[in-house]
Amino acid sequence: MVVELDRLGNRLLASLPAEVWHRWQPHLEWTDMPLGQVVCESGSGLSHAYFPVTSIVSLLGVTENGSSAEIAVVGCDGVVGISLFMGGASTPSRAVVQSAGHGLKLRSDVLMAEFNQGGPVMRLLLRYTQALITQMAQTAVCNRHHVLDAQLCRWLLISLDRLPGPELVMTQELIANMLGVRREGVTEAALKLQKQGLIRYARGHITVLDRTGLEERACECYAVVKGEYDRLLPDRIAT
Amino acid sequence: MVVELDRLGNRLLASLPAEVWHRWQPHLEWTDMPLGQVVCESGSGLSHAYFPVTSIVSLLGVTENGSSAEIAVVGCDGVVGISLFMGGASTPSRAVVQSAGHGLKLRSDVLMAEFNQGGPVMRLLLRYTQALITQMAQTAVCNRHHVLDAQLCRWLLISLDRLPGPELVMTQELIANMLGVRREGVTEAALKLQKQGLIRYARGHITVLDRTGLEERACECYAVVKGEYDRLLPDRIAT
DNA sequence: TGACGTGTGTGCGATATCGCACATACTCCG
DNA sequence: CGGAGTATGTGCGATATCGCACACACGTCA
Repeated sequence: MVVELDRLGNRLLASLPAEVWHRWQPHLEWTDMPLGQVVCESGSGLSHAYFPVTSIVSLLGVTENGSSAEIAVVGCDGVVGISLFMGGASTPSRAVVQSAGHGLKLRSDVLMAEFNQGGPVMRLLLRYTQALITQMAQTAVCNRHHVLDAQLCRWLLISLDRLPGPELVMTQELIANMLGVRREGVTEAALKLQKQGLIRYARGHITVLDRTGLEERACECYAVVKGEYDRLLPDRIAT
Repeated sequence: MVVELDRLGNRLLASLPAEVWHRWQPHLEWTDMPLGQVVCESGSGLSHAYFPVTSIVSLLGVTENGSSAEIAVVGCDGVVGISLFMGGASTPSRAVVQSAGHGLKLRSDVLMAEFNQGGPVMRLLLRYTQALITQMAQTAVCNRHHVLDAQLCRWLLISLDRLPGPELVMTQELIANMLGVRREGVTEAALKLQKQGLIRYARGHITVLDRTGLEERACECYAVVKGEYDRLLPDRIAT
């Protein structure tokens, strides 16, 4: 028996023409994505593309001395593995599951066959890639100019947009790794937000209480990136 | 009389199949690119793609309060205007001529017609785009983790690779804008390099005296990005 | 020659973040 | 209940960069 997968869990899959969806469905595999899983190691090739549904994947840049920094985030609005169709086969960044959940994976040859036909799927994937580029560019600017407090708000909002509810399962240590800062710095910034009643957290569980408040304190980068995603991938559910 | 343009001045053009080059040549226009020219404003569309030959263009992210930071650099190894074929038509970053010179511009419809055929030109442009993505990602990491001294060395090397000789026409003020730091910070870092005999400079003219020394002091980001460019665009002249 | 504009050098207090050490607090599990 | 492991809070000196003010130095042009 063939299970009927729900493609609405991922924005890109939801945007596929119906006949493409039917072609892909037998090849899509529902897959568990546990916290910390390395979906793709720096410099390695990929056998599958991953379409997160309930999980969130961070693309991390890693330095020689072991420190890291988030380059971009991929959730239910995107796909991990753009290097497959961009032609490079690998990238120097690492893809790590930042929030546990599930996703759909698709064999690279199936993806490539569709992409190479040059139709709407190619255009969709390229528009998505441009949105991802915007995210990376804005991250570079943000890392240069914005203070940790504002960056934390941005980061919480980005994660929130890709989760069903207001709760993030996420230690401050993990957040620090994503932002590329000290854990203590995240503690201080999170304390401020908690004292202002914007979030509540305890041992790895963060609940957002006041989304609007976070938006006010986040740097402009959040809105810039969100605007580009909405512009380039208009089918996206409003968040 | 039709002028025979030299396509070897730009790595991407040099990599084109001969018949494509013949199709494009009547549409390519030799164009002056003076210092400070805004090739493409943030959020605006493009009528042409620009292939720098002797000029260097910086892609800058700009913040609400007017400060800026370089996202990536495009020289004779690339093209300005990837948003044309990525499908977004515009990007939130600004393209500014960082080093005066010349380039070739191509009407967007000519570029698009070729890209949409899905052949080697499309693959070439997508590989180039992936190299550009690597540059952006590494910039984000670099802005987070590396000190100004190392970043300045990286920046000088990147510029040097895209110029014919060892001299950059470039004030410290300009470099500061690119790196997104204070001018005084660049002065201090440059002084150190001059005292070590690696560079010599005076009123907007910087001469690199010891390239190897710069490479030793540059952060890893330079080598990572250069490695990816060489991997993805193998026709590139060794620099 | 002299004045002006531009590019560079320097000093100083302020600030954000770091690196480290350690205290506390919660949770799981035997 | 008690201990181990993990998550968070706090303090403190070090460092990199900032923001500002101003001095100086060079080149151009009247």
